[in-house]
Amino acid sequence: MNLSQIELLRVLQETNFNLSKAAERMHIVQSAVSRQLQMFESELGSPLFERQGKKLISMTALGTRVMEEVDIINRAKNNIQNIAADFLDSNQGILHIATTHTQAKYFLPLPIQRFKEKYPGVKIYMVQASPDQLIEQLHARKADIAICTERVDQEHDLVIKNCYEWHHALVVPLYHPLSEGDITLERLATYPILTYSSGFTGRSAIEGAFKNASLELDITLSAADTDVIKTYVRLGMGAGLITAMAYDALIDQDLVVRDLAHLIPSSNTKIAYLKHNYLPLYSQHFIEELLIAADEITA
Amino acid sequence: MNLSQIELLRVLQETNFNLSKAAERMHIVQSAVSRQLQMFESELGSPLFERQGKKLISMTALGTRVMEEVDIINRAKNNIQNIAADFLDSNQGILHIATTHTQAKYFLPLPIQRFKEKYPGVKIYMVQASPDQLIEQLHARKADIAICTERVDQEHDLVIKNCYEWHHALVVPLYHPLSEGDITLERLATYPILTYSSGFTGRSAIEGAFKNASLELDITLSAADTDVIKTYVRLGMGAGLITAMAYDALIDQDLVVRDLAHLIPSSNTKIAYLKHNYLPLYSQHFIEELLIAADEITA
DNA sequence: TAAGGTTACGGCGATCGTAACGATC
DNA sequence: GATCGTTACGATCGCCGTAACCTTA
Repeated sequence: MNLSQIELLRVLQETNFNLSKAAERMHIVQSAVSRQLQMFESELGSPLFERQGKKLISMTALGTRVMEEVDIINRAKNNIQNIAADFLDSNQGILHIATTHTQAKYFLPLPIQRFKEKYPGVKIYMVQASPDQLIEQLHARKADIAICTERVDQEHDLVIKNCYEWHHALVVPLYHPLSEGDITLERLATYPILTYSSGFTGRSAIEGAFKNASLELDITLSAADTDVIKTYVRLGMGAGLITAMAYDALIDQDLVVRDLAHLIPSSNTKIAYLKHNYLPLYSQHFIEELLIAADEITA
Repeated sequence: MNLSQIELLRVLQETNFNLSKAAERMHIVQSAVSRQLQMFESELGSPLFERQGKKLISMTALGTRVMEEVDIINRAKNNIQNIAADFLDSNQGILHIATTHTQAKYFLPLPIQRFKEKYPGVKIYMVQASPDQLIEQLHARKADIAICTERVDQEHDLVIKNCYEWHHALVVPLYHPLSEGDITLERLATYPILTYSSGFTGRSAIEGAFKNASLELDITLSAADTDVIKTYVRLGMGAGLITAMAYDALIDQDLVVRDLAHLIPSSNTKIAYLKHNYLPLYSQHFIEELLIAADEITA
């Protein structure tokens, strides 16, 4: 048994048990991969994969059990490398952040700017994805840290930290009927609504509020992106429900913002990362930076 | 990085960072080991060991952190091998049991006999040790399962199962004054006592009982071994305090046994084994066998 | 016939062993 | 001088790549 065989199993898992593709990813020829797998299986004494003819179809019971340990080994191997690199120079490295558009545009700029000042040598890659993809990004090791609002509870092998609590706001053009008078759910329900796509940025809280009041929610447009929503609100397509912090007093002077904290339950934005996975010092500091910025928002 | 380097680090830990001894254990020459360590350190970019001249003295901060991951890898590697071997033939293998004399002689015979009938192909090695060594045996991987009474709480990375509860008994020769009348701690305290060595088989329960009653405990002889105690009791050296189950109605006809359940708090014998460590099926069944035998005792 | 996998064989490089040397107690 | 570690060098064995072959959609 050796580490490249362990690595091979990991890659095979990612390539649907395709030896040729695995070989390609590992930058060696296919025959080498084939042999390594044979040797490993014969060392263990039983096959790890079910075969149809020569083709690998799925994993055997042994294979799936072994794969659990393989994952542990690969994780530890990566950790060793990261720990050493960190020890060598904790101001050098790459930070992959997976998040949604709203966070990237309205929450992250400040903490990222501060972080960059402290760690100029660290490159930041921002991976934008939908909330349910964020977690996948972590598991696929394409992201180190995910910042997201929906769907991030109860995942084992994830560390989840509460970041900040926020609520929705209504935005309408100047002189829109909703720019004056008390706002109630009943009143809102009489207008076409523009808000986030299903699964995005607290959309579930909106749906929940209307459902609780037995009101029909007429969503005329939904987008992943606050700016898109604002654009169509400006065109008079309806009332926009967005994150309060996405309203910019300067840029959005042509829009009226109205608080909805009393109507729609607040949402929590969280920070998530993998358990058992070594985070470089700079990543740990980045998380601290996020929490500081979050405190400032809520204060 | 490769697995033999990982293995090397493990061995180095066990040999007080002695390269020569490590080489010996790994069945390769010392120069090879020296080189492997150099290569690994240069791959990581920083030394893992503090050196005094050329000699390895201790681990660096990096080294200790890396070693945590090394242990994880080694554990997972062993697990893979064990899982595969188990899959191949779960009736073949070695079961290392670490326990004390008392358990080995008075509790284990029945469950081991039954186990052997189901798994004739499994070899059983019994490692006798003092209670505080038992846990070490597990960590040193010289034992798979430990059965012990004292000192086995609160160890993280151990799985601990309650096995059975038992209490002490008094044994004295026929016609000894204590063979008649009510037994109290006060009465016991007026006789020289023979019992288990410190740290063994419920000795702490005895000490606790006397201390609670503010009585002096006059231990004239202590041994790790019930049979030794009985031998000296027969010689009239005093009153023996032993596990109730160590009294054999047939063999010990020349001794009088008297229950002490009302005087000395009961003790719990436990089964312990390492977390994150794959136990072959037969080991799992052995544990079941132990629990069954334990139930029969208490019933 | 293209795609996926196996087998045979030659060559190269990693790693081992031998051996000589350096340091430290 | 005994113990411990490093360095140099030749030998070997493992592993890769090339290439021919097999099997199935």
